[in-house]
Amino acid sequence: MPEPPHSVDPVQLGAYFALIEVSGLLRYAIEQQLGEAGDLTFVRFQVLMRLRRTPTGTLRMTDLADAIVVSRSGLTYQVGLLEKAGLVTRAPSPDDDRSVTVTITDAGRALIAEVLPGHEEVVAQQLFEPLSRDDARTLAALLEPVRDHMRAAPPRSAAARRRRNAP
Amino acid sequence: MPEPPHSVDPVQLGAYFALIEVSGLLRYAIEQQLGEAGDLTFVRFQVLMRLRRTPTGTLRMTDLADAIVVSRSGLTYQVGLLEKAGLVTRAPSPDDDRSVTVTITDAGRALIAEVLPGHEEVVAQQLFEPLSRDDARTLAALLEPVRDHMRAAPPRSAAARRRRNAP
DNA sequence: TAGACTCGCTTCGAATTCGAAGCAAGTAGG
DNA sequence: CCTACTTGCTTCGAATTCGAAGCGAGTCTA
Repeated sequence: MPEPPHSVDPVQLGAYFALIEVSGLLRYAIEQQLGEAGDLTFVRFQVLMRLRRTPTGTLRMTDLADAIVVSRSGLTYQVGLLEKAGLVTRAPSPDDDRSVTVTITDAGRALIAEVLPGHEEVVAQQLFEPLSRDDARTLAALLEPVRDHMRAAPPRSAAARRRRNAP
Repeated sequence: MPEPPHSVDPVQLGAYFALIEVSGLLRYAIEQQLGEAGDLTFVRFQVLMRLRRTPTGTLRMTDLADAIVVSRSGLTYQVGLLEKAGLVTRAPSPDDDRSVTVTITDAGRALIAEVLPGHEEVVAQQLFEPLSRDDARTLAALLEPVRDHMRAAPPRSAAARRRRNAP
């Protein structure tokens, strides 16, 4: 029987599968380390990391959800936990009464500082052990444009709503 | 204050973040397509794809769990659903009465054939649109060794148990 | 400024995920 | 053969995830 034409060739398929496997395995290893080191999940860790990167340590809920690629309701849940643990603060935005801003606390920063070395250790060993410095540069140069390309599509959290009342 | 030494340099960090973001965004896009096209999740799709690749269409539960990077109990749940839907079959292994083998059915193959074109479309557009053919080759050449390196560590499903009754 | 829409977030219920514990089968040492 | 350990899978409860629905605030247009 005639094979249907493929829009993905074997080389691409290999890259795609490897990407999925690597990210799955990496995520698993990371999750283990974070759990042992500081009772964190990867999602909560990512929330804190993202906040820590901004000048004020603050981000809106929606931007946070888009950044770490999680549903809005999922983020509400996780930020609730982080707030209860005293690692972040929630406050209404001064600009827009609809928005909620999340801010990392000193305790949050301290926790990150505590787990980060171990985290980097895992990433270095699992992901970068088989890669040279140049390989890492190449990998970044390949994946960053892909990320930007994917981000250019309507952002994740808005996609569902946008599809409903379609254009 | 003195910065602690980092085991991950900025370039590596960029590659790492891009990898996480890309895999998250890609997975989301895939999940959308599979849901619309055939009421499949990515996990169930992966199960069927893995089975389809083997000569007999059969794999043991444990091997399947390791392959798609999911917990054993999670796989039990998903295979249960697939079996109920008639897409796979479960049978005790002839070699080892402890093992359960999972086999893809004709219906399973048919479903994959039905959703695969759309799936490849998504992967082509989301992941490979910004990458040349050579880029794809490079990406595979980078990630496949990483995958093999990660797989060389004790396989995921055995990790917990192995840690309990330590080395 | 009223009406209609959009936007940001939370709440809700359902589905999925994990790890711990349990059970049955296999294996090794004495 | 018996005991102890390992292995493969499932069951269970708890945690996490999502999308749909709801609510209040903002925006645009006639």
